[in-house]
Amino acid sequence: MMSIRVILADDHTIVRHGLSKLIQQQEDMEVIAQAGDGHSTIELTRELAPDMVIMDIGMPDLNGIDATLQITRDFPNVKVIGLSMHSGKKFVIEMLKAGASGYLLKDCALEELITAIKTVAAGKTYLSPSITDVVVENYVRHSNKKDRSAFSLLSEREREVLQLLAEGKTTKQIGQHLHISPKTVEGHRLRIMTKLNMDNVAQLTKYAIQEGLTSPEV
Amino acid sequence: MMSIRVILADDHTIVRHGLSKLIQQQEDMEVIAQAGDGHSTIELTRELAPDMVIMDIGMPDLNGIDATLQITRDFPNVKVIGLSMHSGKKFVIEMLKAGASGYLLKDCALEELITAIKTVAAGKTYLSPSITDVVVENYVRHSNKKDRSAFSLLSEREREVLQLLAEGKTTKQIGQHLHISPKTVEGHRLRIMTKLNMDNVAQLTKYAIQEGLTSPEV
DNA sequence: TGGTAAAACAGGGAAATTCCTTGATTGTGG
DNA sequence: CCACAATCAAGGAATTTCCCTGTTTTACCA
Repeated sequence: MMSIRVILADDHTIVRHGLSKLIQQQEDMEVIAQAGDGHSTIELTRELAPDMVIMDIGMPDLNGIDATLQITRDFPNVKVIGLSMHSGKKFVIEMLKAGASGYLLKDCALEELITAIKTVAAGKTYLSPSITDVVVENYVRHSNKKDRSAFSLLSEREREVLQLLAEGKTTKQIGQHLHISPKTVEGHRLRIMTKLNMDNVAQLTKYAIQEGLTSPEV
Repeated sequence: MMSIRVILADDHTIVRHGLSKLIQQQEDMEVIAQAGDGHSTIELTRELAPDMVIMDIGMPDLNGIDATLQITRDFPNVKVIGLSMHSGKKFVIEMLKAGASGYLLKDCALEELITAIKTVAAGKTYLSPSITDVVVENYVRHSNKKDRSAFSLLSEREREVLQLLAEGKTTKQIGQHLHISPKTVEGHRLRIMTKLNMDNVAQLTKYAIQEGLTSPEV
């Protein structure tokens, strides 16, 4: 039997190493690469065509949800399992909407990770038991309220710009980073502020923290 | 040679399992227990008298800093290594003040953890290279008195201005609010940024959140 | 399938803000 | 008494924001 080829994405090196060791122990699984941010995860996925990506949500540069969005769109054969310390409904829902086939909390047991990988590899969906009810609840009252979440209100590019802004980058730096004109970045920022009804970076930063696009650590 | 007996404390089960596997692989180290919060870490330490505790900072119930404080006070023979995703100076300093013999970032390499354990077991102190400079800098400026917290680094007025900035107010609004010239507010902001070695509002906002001067709620 | 909307891109130019320097005043500690 | 930090503030250069306009592409839908 072919072993399941996995890419690990988490911004904490030692967490990656630990998970890698756990997975490597299974004889039918194999960690073929590790990444510490969203963009390199996508790059590695393109190069290596893994069977699965284990994706942390909180990552610098490009968050796990948008990275998942791109991967599931560009490489439909690659499965993604979300791994996060947040049990927040928002993150679960958005991760699944982005195309993830599973969602685990970091405080789950070891066996759960293995089960999740096997389940997802078999083409099914795996959710941590502790969050299943959240998803069900959400399904029941299917988005009838107006959604203030960044993932319904903002476009992918806008979220990317917002995240970089909240990481303390200037308009110019963001432009260089994304290979677009600073003027375009300005346009994005303006649009973001209009949509969110905010008018300064402090508010945007707090919003980005609330939405999990960045962390309060400087 | 006796193997080093270690207790692992981290609120994420799967992270603990991973670290455990990594450490277990060393023939001269042994994970004798794991804990998911501060109180049980202390309890286990009392019962098992380990050589060392690897302590996460962010834990429910009782945080890693206060747990370290109690352990190093009640069991002076037990060494503690702080393990955190925060590179925030505040946490490093507080952890060391609490009596920790080492501090690692979660995004460090695997070898670093092993090196740290060996170093600390040998009675020395280990710090992640990436945070050493922070500590040194802190040491230079009166190590056992002053820290990098907003309450020792900034003046009262500066904290006031910082808070208002982080609440999304403009320089002009702050001036009106405090009955001083906007130019003076500018001066304060500049001074704050210099002191904190930051150069944009996003960073300031995050810092203010960390210091409890404002909350992430917009 | 043509029409509308949204997203992404980017330039021009006036207005506003930031950055830096300088300096007065006051209180505090060695 | 002197040095130093804190608070206040202005001038002017440099930079950024804000608003408007416009092109291109994609997406949707009637």
